[in-house]
Amino acid sequence: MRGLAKIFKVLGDRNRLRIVKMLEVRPLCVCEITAVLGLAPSTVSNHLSKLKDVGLIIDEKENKWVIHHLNTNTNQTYIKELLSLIMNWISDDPVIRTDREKVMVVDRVKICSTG
Amino acid sequence: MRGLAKIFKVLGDRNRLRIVKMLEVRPLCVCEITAVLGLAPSTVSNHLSKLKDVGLIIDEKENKWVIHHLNTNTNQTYIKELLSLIMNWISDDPVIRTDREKVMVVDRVKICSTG
DNA sequence: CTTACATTTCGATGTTGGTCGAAATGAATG
DNA sequence: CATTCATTTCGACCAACATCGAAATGTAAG
Repeated sequence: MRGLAKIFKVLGDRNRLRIVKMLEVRPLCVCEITAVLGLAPSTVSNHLSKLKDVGLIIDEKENKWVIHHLNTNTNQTYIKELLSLIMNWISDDPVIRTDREKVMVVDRVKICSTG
Repeated sequence: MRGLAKIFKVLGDRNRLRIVKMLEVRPLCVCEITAVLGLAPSTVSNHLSKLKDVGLIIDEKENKWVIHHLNTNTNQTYIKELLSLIMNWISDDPVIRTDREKVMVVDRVKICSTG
């Protein structure tokens, strides 16, 4: 599939939207996202690759971890607009809220290494 | 599913996006959409019910037909923003373009009855 | 009323997609 | 170099989905 439909399909998954809303708080590594969502690492990796594939997020290596950012500085018009639409979405969803609260206290040094 | 994810999922289907882009040209009945897309009437009806379910389109009875409109005058914030995002999407997709050209010449009186 | 017909519902089918666990990868560290 | 560990890939499984044809619905017109 091409274009907008593909981007919408990627955004049409609840857990991927949770990831996007978490990345609004700050950049995160895979194991931090895994800890908050309570999914298998391979599942999270799969979601992240789809978000990356359509240009919604970017990643960079930092020490042992792959850090994932929202791709807010892209020049892809629709990515930019969709990210800001999602960002302006003040969710009344309690799951999204608690995700974001967890992101604020989660620490990759403690979570990833020591399990 | 609730909220944005559900709306995105509905928009994450190529044929439903084609329908939305066709409805930008003018309101259409089911059989007109069926003729342009080349899908079964039941399939088109299914797509339309999903678009209607999330508030992207509305319909009204007119003579023998059910006419479907884009729900551009809604007060649902995200529907409005998404519809205008899609509307500003000048597609380089040849399928979308030819769909819209067909919409301009299709006539429900000729297509539906004698089809 | 009865017929015609646009639309919807239903049941079935094949495909896609999310998820997991295990194995593979690859880079940082000792 | 060998080891550790975060991440990715792979194979399998179940659920969700797009699609169709047939049957049901409901409404407009004869």
